[in-house]
Amino acid sequence: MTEAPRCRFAPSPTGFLHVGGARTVLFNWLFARQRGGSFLLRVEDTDLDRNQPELVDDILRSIEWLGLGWDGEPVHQSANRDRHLEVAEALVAAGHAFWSGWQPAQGSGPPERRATDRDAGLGPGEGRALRFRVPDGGATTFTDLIRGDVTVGHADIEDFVLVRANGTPMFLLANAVDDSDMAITHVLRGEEHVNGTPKYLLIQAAMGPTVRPTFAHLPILVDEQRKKLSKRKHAVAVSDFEAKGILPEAMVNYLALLGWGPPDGIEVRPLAELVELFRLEDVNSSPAFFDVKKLEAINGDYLRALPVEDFLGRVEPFLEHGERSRPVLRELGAEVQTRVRTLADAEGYVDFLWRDEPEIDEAAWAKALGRDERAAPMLDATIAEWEAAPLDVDALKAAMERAALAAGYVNAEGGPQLGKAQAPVRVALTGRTVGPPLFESVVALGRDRTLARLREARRRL
RNA sequence: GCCCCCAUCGUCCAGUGGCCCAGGACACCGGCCUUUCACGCCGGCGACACGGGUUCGAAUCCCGUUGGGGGUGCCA
Repeated sequence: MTEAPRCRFAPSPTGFLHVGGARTVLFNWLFARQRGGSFLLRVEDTDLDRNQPELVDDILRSIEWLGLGWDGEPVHQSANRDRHLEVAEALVAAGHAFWSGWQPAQGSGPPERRATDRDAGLGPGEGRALRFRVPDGGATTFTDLIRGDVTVGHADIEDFVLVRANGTPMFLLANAVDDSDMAITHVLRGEEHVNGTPKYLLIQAAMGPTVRPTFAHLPILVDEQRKKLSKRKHAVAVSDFEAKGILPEAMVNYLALLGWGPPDGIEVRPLAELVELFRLEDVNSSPAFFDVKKLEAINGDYLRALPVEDFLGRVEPFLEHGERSRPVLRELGAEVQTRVRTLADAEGYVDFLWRDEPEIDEAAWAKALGRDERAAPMLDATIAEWEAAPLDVDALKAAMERAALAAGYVNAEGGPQLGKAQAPVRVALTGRTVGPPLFESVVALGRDRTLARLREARRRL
């Protein structure tokens, strides 16, 4: 009896695709794919004044970037206007809707629900909107796959607007009509739509026999203040994460973990497995915090799982100085790969190799060179040793061990404290306290530049 | 105000009456490995909001309280 479901994502082109929307896309996509159904796109552009058509491209692009393809061509809701208005007229004819100049009173006190002119028999006209005649008694109940039964009393629903005074259909009308016409079987959308669902259902009921979809309202995504994520207040556009160097597969993987979790607890896994394991019924009903730290941790896992060549290929578009970073990255690629959390981080680990001067981090300088009286002798000894040492990792290391002993970096057993001794040299060469392994870096830097930087640091002391 | 929804570690998720004095992941803190950092490994900290029921037995069921969120637009 399980027919192939028909799902849809219905973005409105009033902003970029943000992570909340992306999560909604993902869950629709997972659900449709796993049951062999279809996933459709419908651009909800009923409000001409607010539309920004160019945003449609951004939204579609972001969905493609995530790798979540849709079926068929995206539908533009504005193209169905005549159909929406035709239904509206039928609703009037059947007594389910009426033209009205009424506007609910503002301010305190119990809100007005019923239009005072609902029985006035008005026709369309200046300042008149078409409103739905909400039944006085009774209630509408629907079953939400995630939340169970939700009931709203008709007395709590106002005579809501179907068609604006300017003649354009409202979202609720268009939504109910299009879903019906597109034979949508499952509406998976954000929790903010729960309250609108009874109205949607009231419209469909008044339309006569229609395909009544099953609903599932996904928990919203919130910020650290537990407020709904908004494009206004937060940098949460999917394209921002793309620009930061988050891999789409990591993004999708992380998104799947908000409101749901695989039964075996293995969180990082390929999309194909998520399709397999995903169960809409197991989706949580409480809001989820979008944790960038965890996203980046997962991104790091994906980055490290890549063959080095692939990793370098992915880093490529993020290089600001490709000409110079590229050869160096080719040499130190694997070292950089284990350290990086986003693709945009990569270049920062190697830029000291091609800059004329390392960019000295003052805090690092103070810590490794400023406060350590052994720093000066260490630099001197290192310069002396490295002037003569062969330029290979083992020889450089042995040479530095001798320098460390000479400079007083001696451990309890009388051996060299290589870790400690390395700090001033590292900062002198790279400007930082962290980075790829030192001797490998020296090989890449070359003898002349290495010595020059050590001497320069020594001068500064 | 009114309506709706929600409530397990700081965060995300597991747990659907006994396997739970609650498990995993991120974060954090230690340790190991080690040429720094990172990776990896080991360990630690850390939660069933509260109060009543139901039951031999409740994180799990019911009621209430409190707290949070969403909606309440001629936006979507």
